[in-house]
Amino acid sequence: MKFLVKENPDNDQLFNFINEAFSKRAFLLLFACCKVKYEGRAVSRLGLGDRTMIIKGDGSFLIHQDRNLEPVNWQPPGTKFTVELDDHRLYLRGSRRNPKEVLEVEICQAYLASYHTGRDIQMLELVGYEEDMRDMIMADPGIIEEGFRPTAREYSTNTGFIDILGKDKNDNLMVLELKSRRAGVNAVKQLKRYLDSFVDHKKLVRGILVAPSVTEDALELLEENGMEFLALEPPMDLKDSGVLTLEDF
Amino acid sequence: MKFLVKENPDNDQLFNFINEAFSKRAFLLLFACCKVKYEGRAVSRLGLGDRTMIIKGDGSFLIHQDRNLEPVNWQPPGTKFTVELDDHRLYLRGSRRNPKEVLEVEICQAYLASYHTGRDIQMLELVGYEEDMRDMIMADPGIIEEGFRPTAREYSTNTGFIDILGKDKNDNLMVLELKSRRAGVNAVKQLKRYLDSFVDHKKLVRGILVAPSVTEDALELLEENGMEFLALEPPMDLKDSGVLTLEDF
DNA sequence: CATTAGATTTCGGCA
DNA sequence: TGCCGAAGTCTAATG
Repeated sequence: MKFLVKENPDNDQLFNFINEAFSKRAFLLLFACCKVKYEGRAVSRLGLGDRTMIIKGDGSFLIHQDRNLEPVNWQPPGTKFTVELDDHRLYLRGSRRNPKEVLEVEICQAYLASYHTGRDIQMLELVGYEEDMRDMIMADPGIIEEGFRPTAREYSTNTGFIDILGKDKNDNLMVLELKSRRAGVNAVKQLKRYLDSFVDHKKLVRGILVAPSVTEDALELLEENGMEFLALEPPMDLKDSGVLTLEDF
Repeated sequence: MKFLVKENPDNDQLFNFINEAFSKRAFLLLFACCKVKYEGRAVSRLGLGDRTMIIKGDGSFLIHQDRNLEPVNWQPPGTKFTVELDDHRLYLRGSRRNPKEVLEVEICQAYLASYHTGRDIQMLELVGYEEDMRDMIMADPGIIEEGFRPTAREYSTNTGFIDILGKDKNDNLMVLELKSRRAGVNAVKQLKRYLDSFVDHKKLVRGILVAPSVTEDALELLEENGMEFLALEPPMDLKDSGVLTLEDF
């Protein structure tokens, strides 16, 4: 891995440094006083100030101010870059088509520039989604209730896909709406719409919202519509991938 | 603004450097070989690799790999940090309550550490949102059609808020659903649900989707339900804030 | 390439 | 503080 750092480069030096980084498809880090302009899906302007910028080898472009998790301006992967030196003013532009958008940074003074060419092949292992809940329920339907039998996963209706469709021990149809986080009224409305698509069904159709918790409003709406809530946490156990050992942490 | 850079610090030096940055609530930048562990809303593990980390003065914590716009791990503003040196292994932890979650980085070797204490007071000016469209329509209802009179903004129904409610020149109720970008079938379904809440209304109720463009599916669904589409671009003119001058760009 | 649904969504606004 | 809705959402999966 090549790794270079330059402190307080003038714009001529920075121009060369950035071009060097681009030619190597490196991970570029900049800290500089700059102005920012964006035009594309919206239009934005940001006046002069000190920002930290990241340009990744895949064309991701992030500009961070000193607060908030989210970048103040950005460009997704696939962005093409140009850098232009115009009478000691340095313009860094990232452009994309589809949608057509341009992010332009005018750098007045850079404090830090650095790039590195290493690749990071490690993949994040992550659990705790709705999908993990589905897997868990399909593998062990009894956690919903005794006698529950799933009949379909991702069952298609005219208003969308039902997470899990099944029957209870009395052969009543059960529509399960899963949420991996605290569920709100929208989840209940969604469940209601699924039930509506079974309106001409002969037997009872039960609607069950499955989530770790539910808002008070949502619970009221559930009860008003004769639907049920079942508290269930998404599974948080990482599958053994062989990459990590007990010693890792 | 204080600004410090340290290249290839050993973990003892890094420990002091990070503590210094924390005591100043500085913007901290790290590039290091590390392992990452997250437990909270979900659970994740990331094996050894080179990552760029940002810790902001407001408690935002970002860990970036060499690809993708989004950080591979993160913690929102308000995170509290601790740094621990244990037999030359350095642990950087960010903790939050509500929800309870911890992000831990084990740093093996740091390549770059830097912090700065400047504040960036510039605010982003952004236009092109739904809200700007609402403002534009409320200020000049004629752009919808001749004789249109808005009667309510954010009118509440049992399925949500109607963007703009009004009447046409023949006193028919008009329900406007605004989208600042290309509208899809979901926007049409939403509009349909709003219209359904006026089902027992005596006179004609018109449903109008207002957006710069619409998907073909959505247009079909609109026509099937006797609703209308109106092409309207969100305003892209920056409001005069006094912060920027003509010379800015 | 477009569409869709989920996200450790984040963020702002309002009660 | 909690909830709801929008976002230049992003991202992976799917047709």
